[in-house]
Amino acid sequence: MVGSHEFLPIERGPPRIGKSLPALSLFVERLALRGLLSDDDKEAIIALPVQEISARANSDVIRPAEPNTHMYVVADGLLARYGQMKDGQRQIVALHIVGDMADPDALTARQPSFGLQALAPSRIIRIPHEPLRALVRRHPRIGQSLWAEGAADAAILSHWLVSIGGRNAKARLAHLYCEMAIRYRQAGLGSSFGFEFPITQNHLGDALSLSTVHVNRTLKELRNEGIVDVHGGAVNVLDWKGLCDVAEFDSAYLEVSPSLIA
Amino acid sequence: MVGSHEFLPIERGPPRIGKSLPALSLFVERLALRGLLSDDDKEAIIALPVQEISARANSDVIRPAEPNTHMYVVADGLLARYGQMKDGQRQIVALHIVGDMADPDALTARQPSFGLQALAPSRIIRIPHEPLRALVRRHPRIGQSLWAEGAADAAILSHWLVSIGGRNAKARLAHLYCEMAIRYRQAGLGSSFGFEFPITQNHLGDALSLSTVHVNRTLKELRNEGIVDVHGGAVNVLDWKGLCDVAEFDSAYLEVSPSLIA
DNA sequence: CGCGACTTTGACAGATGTCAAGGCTTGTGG
DNA sequence: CCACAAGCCTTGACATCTGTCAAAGTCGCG
Repeated sequence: MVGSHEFLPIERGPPRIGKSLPALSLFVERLALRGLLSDDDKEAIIALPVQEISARANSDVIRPAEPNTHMYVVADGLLARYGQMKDGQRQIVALHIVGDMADPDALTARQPSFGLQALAPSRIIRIPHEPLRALVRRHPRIGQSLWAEGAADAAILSHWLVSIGGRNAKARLAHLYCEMAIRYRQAGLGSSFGFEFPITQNHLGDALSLSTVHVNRTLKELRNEGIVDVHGGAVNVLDWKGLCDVAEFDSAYLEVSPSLIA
Repeated sequence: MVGSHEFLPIERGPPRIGKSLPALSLFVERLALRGLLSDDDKEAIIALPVQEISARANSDVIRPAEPNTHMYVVADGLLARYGQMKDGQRQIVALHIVGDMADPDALTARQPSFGLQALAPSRIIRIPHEPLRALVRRHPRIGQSLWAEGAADAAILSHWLVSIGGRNAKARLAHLYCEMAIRYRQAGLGSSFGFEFPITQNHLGDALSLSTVHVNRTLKELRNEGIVDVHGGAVNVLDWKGLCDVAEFDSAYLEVSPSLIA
């Protein structure tokens, strides 16, 4: 399925230093979840040069195959990392919500990463790779937190692969809803009863490897069975256990483990 | 598709110290590829307590959902990391060849990882997590190498997701052959003309999310078109460019980048 | 109030799965 | 060295899930 797609200029605010950006504290909080950070570590992060940008729905923050020089942290909205075939077919490989780092692995790779697109109006902070790498050199614990963040991202990726490879349309959709419910809850937004999830059926198809039409049919099934009810960018979970059963969902892979290394 | 599956006891050699194991040098070499390691770093790795084990074809080294306490490095053979549904359907999420670390992310996660199965007779070295974590604490550069290794693994994972999500059977199979050709070449085994790849059509199906029958049909197509010729666990690439075209293959994601951090 | 984007539905098509059977290879034991 | 067994490969017929196409309905925003 070919998603609609624009290359919009990104609206960039003026560069600002870290202290002025409450959004940067999101980054600190996230890293602190993944490993022990000293006050010194945290201050060093806050001192990073960052920029906040806004992206409209359906605009690309990083185009596919474009070399990428920044790390992105979602301050608000919903972003997708995706690959694309020549015929325009896309596959979303990750969804990033508030607090997530988009493509944490990019720091260690020289190769262009995947495209990064805003699926809903979003605000993103942007940190150049170089100062971040320098920071890691001086503060190994920050590196370990970034490593753990990358590993958590990879765990989700593995489960997407299992889902797309092994589940039918209904179970796949259910599994994604289960995962996002937990992740939104962890981000302090929503619960197992419901959450805001501003994604179109078209983009859901790109994530689940289903056509838009089939997403719609499958959604209808889940609705008719009284399991979930979706409208206006919000997911209402009517039967959490039923949803988990359909999905064969086990949330263990999403649990944030306290640091094992530092 | 449900693969045949056994839970065989693993044949374990007596514990031996690092120095006696040439296989451990594989681990050092791999990490040195990913980041700068000092002699001191390298000696510390060599001093790790390790064990070498053998696994028969179709035997599990780690069972799915079993907590895992060791890191594995493939010394010889072919291993698969996989997830499994209740109905027995499995999805291989990674193939590991000589020199690969199976599940580099396990170090930072407390959750049980995926199952790990030998697809062909294999030898594997086994390093307990705890001493490895302690090593990382004292040698941050080793941690950075492990991080980079995990990121490389995740890059492959992302491309598998794109492949399974976005390509048809023929392109999927071709893409896997392209990837494995490069990876075997990097490991010093084989080339774009051919390589040993001891995997059954059944397991290929588990990796590509195709039925065994369809793998067979698709293989026949590639053979009839004079692109590849597979028998006896060896892949002969007759038309590398043709193979890459069918797969829309771009090897960039497999390139080993010299350390960006240290 | 009208346009564009998104959702919903039906009819039909195509890729891939399932089932079943037979042939081939390889390793092992007599 | 032969014969058997087990696993693996190959093929055909048929079933099913999901995709494609086309059109109408709905919603939100300028």
